Amino acid sequence: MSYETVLRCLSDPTRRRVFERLRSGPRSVGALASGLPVSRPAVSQHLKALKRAGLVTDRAEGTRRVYCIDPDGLGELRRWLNQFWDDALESFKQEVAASSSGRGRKKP
Amino acid sequence: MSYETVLRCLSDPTRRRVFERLRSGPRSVGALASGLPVSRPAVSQHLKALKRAGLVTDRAEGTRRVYCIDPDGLGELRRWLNQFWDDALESFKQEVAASSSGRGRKKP
DNA sequence: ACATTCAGTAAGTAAAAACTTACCGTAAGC
DNA sequence: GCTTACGGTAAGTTTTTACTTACTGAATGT
Repeated sequence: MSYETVLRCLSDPTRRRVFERLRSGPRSVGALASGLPVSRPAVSQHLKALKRAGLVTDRAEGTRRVYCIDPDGLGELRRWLNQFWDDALESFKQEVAASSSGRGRKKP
Repeated sequence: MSYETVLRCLSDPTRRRVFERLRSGPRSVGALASGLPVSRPAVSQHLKALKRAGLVTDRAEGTRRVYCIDPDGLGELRRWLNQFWDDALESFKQEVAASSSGRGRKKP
């Protein structure tokens, strides 16, 4: 999914806590909800958002539904971030170089 | 600043557009606002948020204020993301290994 | 068949966040 | 001095979004 959607999704603290709980391995909805300060339907809604963002996958397991992190989900955000990082560093270095060599002053 | 704050900050589309406009180099507030579908005060508020998140720096230049990307701002988010990426991949591999070797079936 | 457990959905509410207009301060130009 | 350009802040409004409770459906166990 697009990095915009992923950013949106990970910006919410509760949703991030749900996501981080999956880091150690797959969990059912109930297991994810217990211990969190919000209701189970709230967690369900967060999981729906995480799924639409491509961050998790789910499978039925009897009467319960097990969620699991999708490693690919973070890929696009990672690429965007790394690219941004590189560009920013480059731009920053050029700025420093320019301002220390005389350019950059508007009206000398 | 904390990666939580940075995530929050970058999750807003307009704020991200402001931030991305700085990728090519420093800009004044007015320059950033022109072309965006929101008012200049709105941009000012977004810049305040970006600054608090450590994503940009600003300097006075005559009567105008020039904003510039702070390369360090993305560092913590990058670290968090990479760590998460590694953990998720590791966890994922273990899952696959476990389920293909007999464990993972609840009631064989 | 019935009861139980687990989870998604609907509808409504409350809190947060983004935007607007109006105002105020400051630096430069006349 | 006065005026103009630029930008931050205040106050209020509107839109989002995160949450709750209530309901519904599906799979298991008796």
